[in-house]
Amino acid sequence: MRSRSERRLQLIDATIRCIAQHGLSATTMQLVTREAGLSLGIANLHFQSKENLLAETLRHVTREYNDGLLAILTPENSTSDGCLADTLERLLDFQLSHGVTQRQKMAVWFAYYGEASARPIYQKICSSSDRLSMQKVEELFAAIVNEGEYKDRDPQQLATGYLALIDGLWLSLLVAPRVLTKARGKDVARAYLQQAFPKHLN
Amino acid sequence: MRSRSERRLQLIDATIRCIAQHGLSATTMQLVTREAGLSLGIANLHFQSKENLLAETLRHVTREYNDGLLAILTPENSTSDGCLADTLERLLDFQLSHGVTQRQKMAVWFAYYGEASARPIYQKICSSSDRLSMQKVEELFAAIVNEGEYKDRDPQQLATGYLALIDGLWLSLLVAPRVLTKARGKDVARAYLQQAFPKHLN
DNA sequence: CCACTATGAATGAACGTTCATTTATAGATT
DNA sequence: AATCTATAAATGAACGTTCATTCATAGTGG
Repeated sequence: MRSRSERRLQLIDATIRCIAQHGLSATTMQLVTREAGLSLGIANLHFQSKENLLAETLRHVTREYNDGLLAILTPENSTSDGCLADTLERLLDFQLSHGVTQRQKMAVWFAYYGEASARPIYQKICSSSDRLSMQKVEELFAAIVNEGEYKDRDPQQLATGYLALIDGLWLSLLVAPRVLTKARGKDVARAYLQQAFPKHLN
Repeated sequence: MRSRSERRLQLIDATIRCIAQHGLSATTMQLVTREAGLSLGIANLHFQSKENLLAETLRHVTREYNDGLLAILTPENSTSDGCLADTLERLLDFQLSHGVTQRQKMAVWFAYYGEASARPIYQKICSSSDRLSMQKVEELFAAIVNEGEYKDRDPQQLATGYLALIDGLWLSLLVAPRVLTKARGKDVARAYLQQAFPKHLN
């Protein structure tokens, strides 16, 4: 017998693997609990319902990504041990890192996005995560525009474009991994940032 | 009594509305046939199975988009009645036009993308559509790079970035329409093209 | 001994599919 | 023109399956 939080994490991990392998619509309680090596009823004991398990799984993936992003983009970190150019570089590295761009995570991410327009609970989790990314990246870009004295550049517009570009690259990596490699995706994103902030990226 | 092709289109349209409103996983044969104002058994009569109906619906949406894209990007059109700059402008207008960016269409698009990594048939349809877009946009960009004598610009990389940006903007328009408007999305995409081809966009 | 965790057979609702039946259309026959 | 016949389209009740959820029972730690 394990603690409550251990079992919850075990089930969420199993749910992620199931969604990545079988898709959201084919993910059943049987599949998840078997993947976790547990009995059928256990998921309802810890999560009350399937709907709640799926929502908690989305929250888990979202939180994991946001934590990584905040570790880079919170002011105390980005101003203390490095210049803005370094922060930009670390942001790029993170968003196209192995941990973030592994098939399993991206498949889960887009599976929920696909259902988000019909399910308010998913919509809420996804959009609030997006809002946080947008806010933080916009702050960074504003600081860079200020520091580099870039004329006629709108930080908000650049941030919107950059985040959309990253989302689009993730989608390409997921759907057509043979056409677009991670390294090439990173080159594309880097080129965008170089055009925007030529003084801050070599 | 209607002809076979009329009924098929009627059912596909109903399927699109159901997916947009209820999501792919909650789209049942009951829902689709009721939405179409027909009886339950009719969908199996015309499409054999639900799986086939869903695949045909994806093909229909994909074909519609590709037709619009090809009308702009086939050589005979783009070279006869306009310069490359006009073609670029028309491409931008099309990809962020009302017809393409309406919620209904985008919701369907991303619903299938979300399941694509688990369903080979969706994967195939999506990726072959993506490949076509990529090829055509790359051809256009290569011609523009050549005409404008842009140095150190890789048409393939620019096309990858541009299409990823468009995908990302669509996703933002779908999930957070209040944060990003269509007009602003167009501005962002235009800014990308202006940076890439300053001589071809005012 | 009590409270908590875990099991998996049982349950009922919902689903895709089938098919006997009905309805509509077009061509042939009188 | 009117009637009959053949073919296809359309219906929806019924069927078998699958699913999430429940719960009686068993196991475990304090």
